[in-house]
Amino acid sequence: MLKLPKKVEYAILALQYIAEQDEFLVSTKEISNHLKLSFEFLSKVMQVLNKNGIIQSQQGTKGGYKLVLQANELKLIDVIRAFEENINLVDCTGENSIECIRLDNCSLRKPMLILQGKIERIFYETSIADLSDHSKLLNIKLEY
Amino acid sequence: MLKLPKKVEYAILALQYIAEQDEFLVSTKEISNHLKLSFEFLSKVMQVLNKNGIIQSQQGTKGGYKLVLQANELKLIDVIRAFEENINLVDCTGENSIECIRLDNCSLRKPMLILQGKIERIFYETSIADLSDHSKLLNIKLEY
DNA sequence: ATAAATAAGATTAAAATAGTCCTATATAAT
DNA sequence: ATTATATAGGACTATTTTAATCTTATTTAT
Repeated sequence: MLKLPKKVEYAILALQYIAEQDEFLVSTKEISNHLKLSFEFLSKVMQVLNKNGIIQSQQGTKGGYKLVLQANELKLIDVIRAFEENINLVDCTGENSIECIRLDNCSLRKPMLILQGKIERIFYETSIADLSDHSKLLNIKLEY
Repeated sequence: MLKLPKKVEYAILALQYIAEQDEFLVSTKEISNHLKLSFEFLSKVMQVLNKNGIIQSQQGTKGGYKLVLQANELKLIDVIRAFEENINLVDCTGENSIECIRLDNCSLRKPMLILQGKIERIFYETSIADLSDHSKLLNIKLEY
């Protein structure tokens, strides 16, 4: 429940890895070898990240990926949004809300929008670099 | 992604409904009729809530369920925990973490534990009653 | 007894997630 | 030019989770 999909987990791990390297470009093969992730699956993940401006690709021999933003500017919410427009705790906050029978006098829609806004904020406040800095992570102040 | 399962959605709706009624006991049939939820599925949900001390059941004719705590004391985290021990953003924060290859030098485990703690806190700060009180919902201060 | 309610096990259906396979395209090095 | 190595992307399959249903048993007020 409320689990991040593997594709997001792989994305975060890969972005962390790229950030740690000195190389100009890091290949999918290198990442999958080091982190023991399926090359095929990770390839798909990298393509999504590339299409959504999180990383930039260079094709061909000696090709690979590099970060577009620095690790401390790259927020988890950006990574999540590369795969899905918004976090939707319940269906009636998303696009298929037309199907919701309760819509209009739905007692869930508004409060869930507020709660998911708070969750999104947590991911907005956290950068890829922060993940390696636990003290910083714990000190972030969230005020609503 | 990060969607609450339907069983939790049904649970919240049902608990809200029970809280609104004057009756001593509210039956699954009444709830499913009013909220247009599958009777069978909702029955299962009610059984889980009963087993986990969120509601109390009375069997037989005129039977039904009542809240154990008042709506303003019943927190969303309790409802979620009735269905699953903890929120686990990634596998390596849960019980099946033994399977995780990266464990021990996992760059995800600790930060994800912190993040899911923050998410749990949001659900801890929110009661069933709060869901109907948007101004209150928005004013909750979360400090870390 | 009967009717109306919860309890619970077993099964099935549907949807989302995860993973693979295959082919095309780009590019640096030889 | 050719080759080796990389990304790009479509199609497909497998697995897991979620959702729903079916059936039978038990409880209890009338």
